[in-house]
Amino acid sequence: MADERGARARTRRAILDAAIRRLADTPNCALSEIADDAGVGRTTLHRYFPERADLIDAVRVESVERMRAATARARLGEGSALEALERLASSYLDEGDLLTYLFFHAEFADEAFWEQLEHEDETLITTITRGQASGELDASFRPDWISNVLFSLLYSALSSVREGTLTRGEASRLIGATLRGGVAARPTASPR
Amino acid sequence: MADERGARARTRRAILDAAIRRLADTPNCALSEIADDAGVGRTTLHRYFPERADLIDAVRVESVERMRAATARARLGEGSALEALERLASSYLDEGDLLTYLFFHAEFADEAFWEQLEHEDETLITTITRGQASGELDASFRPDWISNVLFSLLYSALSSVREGTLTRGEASRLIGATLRGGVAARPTASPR
DNA sequence: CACTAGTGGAGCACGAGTGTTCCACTAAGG
DNA sequence: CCTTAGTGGAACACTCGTGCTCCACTAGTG
Repeated sequence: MADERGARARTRRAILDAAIRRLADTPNCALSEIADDAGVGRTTLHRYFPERADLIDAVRVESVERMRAATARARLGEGSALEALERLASSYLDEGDLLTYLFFHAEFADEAFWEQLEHEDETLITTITRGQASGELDASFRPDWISNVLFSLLYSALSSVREGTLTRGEASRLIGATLRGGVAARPTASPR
Repeated sequence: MADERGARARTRRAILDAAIRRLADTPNCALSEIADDAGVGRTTLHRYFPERADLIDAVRVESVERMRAATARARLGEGSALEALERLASSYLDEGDLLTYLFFHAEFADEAFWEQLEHEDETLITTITRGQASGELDASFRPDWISNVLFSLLYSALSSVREGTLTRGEASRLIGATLRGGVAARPTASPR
């Protein structure tokens, strides 16, 4: 959306936001539910997104953009690899409902979807291999496993934040600590 | 199912297995798809499970039983806590499609579902706290975070196994290694 | 052969959700 | 005031999946 001002822009925004929220919980919810959540009539929703697929596509486009922006915010090329991974996790956690939708619903975030984030994925893998080359990260793991661990910790943290058993800040710290040392006791002083 | 013999038992089994497989991929698939997969007519499916809810309930009952059995197989009380966690991960990975369904579809594995596995959950938490008390596991983490990490690594490994990028054995080893040391490089020799 | 058990397919009614059309309403601007 | 922009609700047709009924078929047994 080049120009975000005006009634139409606000309405479209409201629909998209409501869609992400509702779809994160209930991927096959009715369009009327999304319309209700957005505070618009179903007719209006259809005016902006004539078919369900149009709405889903728009959510996809927005998802790609937001994930790209979140990755950029993490500045993976700066500082140590572990720090970069932590910044990335923190950046992604900020995406909240959107990330929930991506993680919890493989039908939406299918292969074609993740292919659009190939550049971001490569940047992450580059960061990981940089960390392995520098001796910071365990070189016996394939980079994609490390990437998967990061995402799985994000998944875990996100679930707990959604349940209210972790705060956003705790989640961030726990991911970092777990990346650094797994769950085994440290040979040295506690990191927390 | 007290008696697993006979045509009816085999048909019921076929339907349940097909349901788990298909539902893992497509939780809102049509009953006719499950019937096709099972190699039975839809009428037959309805004879065994008159309504969709009946089939879902049966899958739930089976899930609980299988998760209980898998937990029991892991013998969490034996050996070191880390070894116990690894055995549990391995045991759960053996459940394949069922575990996929549980992890990927929160609508099915809801709170009520997990409550039925409360005893198993407690056993796991007991094992974790045992490991923390003995100095094996990091005592600065809450036990439920450690439990969540285990499940999220399982989730990640399961995805990779399903995609064919990891073998079942590799998945098991990677989970173990990651639990022990996260993704940071070891101060000592590589564990692999 | 007749009977029983188990099954499959066809067809129907129903409900929920989707896409579409139409009309009425409100607010803002000239 | 009139016009335009934006919107909501009602109603309808359609599709898909579900639950249900009925009938026919096959296989096995006595």
